[in-house]
Amino acid sequence: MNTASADEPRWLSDEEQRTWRAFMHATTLLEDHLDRQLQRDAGMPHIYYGLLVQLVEAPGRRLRMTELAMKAKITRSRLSHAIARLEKNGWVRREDCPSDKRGQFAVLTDEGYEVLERVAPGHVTAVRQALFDRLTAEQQETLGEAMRLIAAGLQPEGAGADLPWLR
Amino acid sequence: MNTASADEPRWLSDEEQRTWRAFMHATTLLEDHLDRQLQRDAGMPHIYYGLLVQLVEAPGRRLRMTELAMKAKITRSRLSHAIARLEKNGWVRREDCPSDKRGQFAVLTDEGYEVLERVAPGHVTAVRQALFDRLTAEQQETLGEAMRLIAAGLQPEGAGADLPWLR
DNA sequence: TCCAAAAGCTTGACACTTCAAGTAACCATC
DNA sequence: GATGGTTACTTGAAGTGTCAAGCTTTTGGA
Repeated sequence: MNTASADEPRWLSDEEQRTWRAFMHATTLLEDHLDRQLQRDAGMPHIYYGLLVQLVEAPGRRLRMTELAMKAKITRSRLSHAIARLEKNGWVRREDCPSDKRGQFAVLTDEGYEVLERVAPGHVTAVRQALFDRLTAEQQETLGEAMRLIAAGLQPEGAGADLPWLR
Repeated sequence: MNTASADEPRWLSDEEQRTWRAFMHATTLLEDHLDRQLQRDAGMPHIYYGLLVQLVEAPGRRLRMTELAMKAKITRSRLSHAIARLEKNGWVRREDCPSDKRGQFAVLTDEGYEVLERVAPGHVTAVRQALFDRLTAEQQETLGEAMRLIAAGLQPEGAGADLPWLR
């Protein structure tokens, strides 16, 4: 680490300021935009949609709660509440894990699958219009790399390195 | 889940998928990280901190509600609730606008200024560690440009082009 | 075998956001 | 000098997120 945070922090340069503000603006505007789009078309926020996507891609369309929480980058607590809501909608159902009685699977229902099928095209379009259509291939490449670096730095140490039931 | 749907949308390529997921992961992890950091050190979420920053930079440390909402990229409603909370903390106070009786100013109090002074160093450090320290100058440059393009595309049409009381 | 510690998940209370609806003041026009 | 439309902001309820505490089951030794 550098000098100190309590002493004399390295403030952001003007250029860094501009970058940071653009980052904040773009991400909040985009998240808001996608939230509204999905709330309107699917009746759920963006993050809930992400949960369904994770499930549809998983073998058997099911995932252990902890694993789903990790893939979606949210806490277990938040996931519990979210799955409770999605269950109420009939889009996900819980199943007990036979090999570990503490464990729960979140399973995508047929109804949930249909919602996804119906809503996915509009969502991709929204993402394209907001992001990919506005950037060159090079910019996309660099953006992806930058985001991977940032995410890697924030990921809790050996996150997910060893889920016992994945061995 | 490929063919189906009304129009046959252009699905994301594998590379685009990777970029998009990295984007989502990085932004949610970062927002969570900063929220926790500020909640711990300042007792407020990141967005509230952003409001105080906007105020401290404004002439007279005050801003009309609508203008503040625009700068912070949030709805007026959200701002109303947020300012109510910050007012309860004694960090912001409301003032009537003399020239327009519907108008309200949000004003940063001395106490609010002190919070900012106390908390800013740690926040800059957090941003540096999470973002700037991990990217080359070129990556930062491209990231900033990309974010500016995305934000511009999502900005409501002539947003803020003409606030009467700014003329 | 037994038990303390950890893992997996849930719960409830409180904080924050959203949405729709509401109030009050301004303004342009007749 | 009314009046219809717009602007500025607030409110309340319902939805979602966070945090700390809880329960049950599993694990790793003693």
